[in-house]
Amino acid sequence: MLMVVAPARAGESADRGGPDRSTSRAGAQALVGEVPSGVAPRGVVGNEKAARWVWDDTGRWYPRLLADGVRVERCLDLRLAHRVLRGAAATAGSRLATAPSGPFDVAGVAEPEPDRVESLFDVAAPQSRPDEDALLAEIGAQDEAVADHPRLRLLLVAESAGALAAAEMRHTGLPWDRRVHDEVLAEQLGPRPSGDARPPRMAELAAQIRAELGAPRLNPDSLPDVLRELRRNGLPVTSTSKWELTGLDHPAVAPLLAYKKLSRLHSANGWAWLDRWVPEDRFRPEYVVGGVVTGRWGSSGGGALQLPKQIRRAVRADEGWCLVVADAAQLEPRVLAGLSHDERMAEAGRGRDLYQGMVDAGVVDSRDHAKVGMLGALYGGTTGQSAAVLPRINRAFPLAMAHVEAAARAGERGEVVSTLLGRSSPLPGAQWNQVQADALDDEAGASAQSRARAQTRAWGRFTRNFVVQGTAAEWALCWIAEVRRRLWALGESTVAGRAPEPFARRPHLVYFLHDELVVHAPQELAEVVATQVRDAATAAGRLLFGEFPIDFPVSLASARSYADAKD
DNA sequence: GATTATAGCGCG
DNA sequence: AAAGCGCGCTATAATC
Repeated sequence: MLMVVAPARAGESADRGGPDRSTSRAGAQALVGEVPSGVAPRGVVGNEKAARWVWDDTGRWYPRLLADGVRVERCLDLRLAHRVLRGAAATAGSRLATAPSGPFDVAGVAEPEPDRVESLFDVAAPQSRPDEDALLAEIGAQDEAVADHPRLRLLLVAESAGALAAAEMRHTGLPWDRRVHDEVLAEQLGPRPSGDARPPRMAELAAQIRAELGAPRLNPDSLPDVLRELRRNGLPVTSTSKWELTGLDHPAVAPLLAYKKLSRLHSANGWAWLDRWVPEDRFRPEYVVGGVVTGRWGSSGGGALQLPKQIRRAVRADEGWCLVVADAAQLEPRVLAGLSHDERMAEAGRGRDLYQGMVDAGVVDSRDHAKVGMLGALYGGTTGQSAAVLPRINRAFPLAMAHVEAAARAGERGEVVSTLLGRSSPLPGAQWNQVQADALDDEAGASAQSRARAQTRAWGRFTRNFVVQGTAAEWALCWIAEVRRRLWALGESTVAGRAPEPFARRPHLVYFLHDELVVHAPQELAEVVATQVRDAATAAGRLLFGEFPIDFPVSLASARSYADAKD
């Protein structure tokens, strides 16, 4: 059964109590109810197991339900689904994809606005808030579009499940110990300075840099000035980047590198960050589901997907609880093996580290070579060590290599490529076509032609990686959906943590990073949670690759702090 | 003075 | 040896 959640019709009272109507348009039995101020429609809560909630935007509705302690088991996020279907090659001819842009094509992320403002907002932007009829029409159009595409249907459901998980993670927040974070900062930077003064350790390094470069007034934060002074001191650098500086023989180099490291910590995750993003020992970033072209999640606010290892000590479970940290090992190569049905590659990863398996099979002579070579294959590397190893990988895993090569060539031709479940790559932009056209002109010089060639290859590297990264993102969506479902099924513990309802006594997801996830769980449940997370990975592999024998092993550890579980 | 662009570095 | 994919964020430079 579908529960369609729509705003009230004009003139209808918000507190009438729904659901009040059932309809059978769109081939589905649908109940249409209003969700006033976070209260679930009457009748829905008791029936939540069977229902799939359908709404325009999970981020719009679900936070209010969670605030009332209501968890939704399944949903369909029409806005996310719409975006996938509008871009998918498989549905390009559908009514949905060929229609002019409508209320589901809203760019950007809808703000979860306070209830009181909603009517004002609707007046200001009626287009961006589909009404009940628009919702039902959209359901019909989507149903029609995916009628012959079961894998796309799976993608829509997985994406929607991801949206639920994302909202729940924001609701509970990542447990964070401000005191530990401050300790880390003080260890590295010295005590917190007042105002916007440089922290003590950075100030010392700045003085050292100035002395070694003979530049008493140099601001080490100014890249052009630093570059100029380095060159004045005879160093053959063209930038101030870390890799160019590393290894240079000059007494200013070490303090400069140390300064840059500390400066990064201070500006990106220092005290200002802590005060802004971690009030009351919980970090609540916004996860942007499908925010990356490939289907990976993005994030907004606080740099949630770039938490430096330095500060992960501050991620700490509540008293009596632990963090179960899971990492999918060599996810992208395994996904490629599955995509291309390369059994030899799958065999290399069976029951062991895939890179080690390549060494064991005599493909390469060290794990490091295996890794750098495989990354070169996935990203389109053409130089250095990875290029040197590529021929061996090509010989060992011809099906896998042919798969990414085909994706690269399609991109070079300006064509669209698609993931396993059917998410398609964007077409290159107008500027790309312009550069290509310029190169074909009779008057075109060598530089225009080489520019076009470089651009062609760059797009090929993008599409090459798209199919693998995008399918890996689909695996990860299935994994997180499966974990979420299994965790809830474990039921309540006797040990309450500080997470808000409905998760106070239940293990719950708190962090997700492409191929890694973190569960906050009562200590007593650590083992059973780990088992569920591992089994969920296997289930995700089955869902995507059926009986093809590719493993998805997960490294698992539990500890009080994220850092301890990672190392 | 307010904006947009760039370099650099963090993560996978 | 650090280059091949995808991001977000910050401080500074460049531009209006």
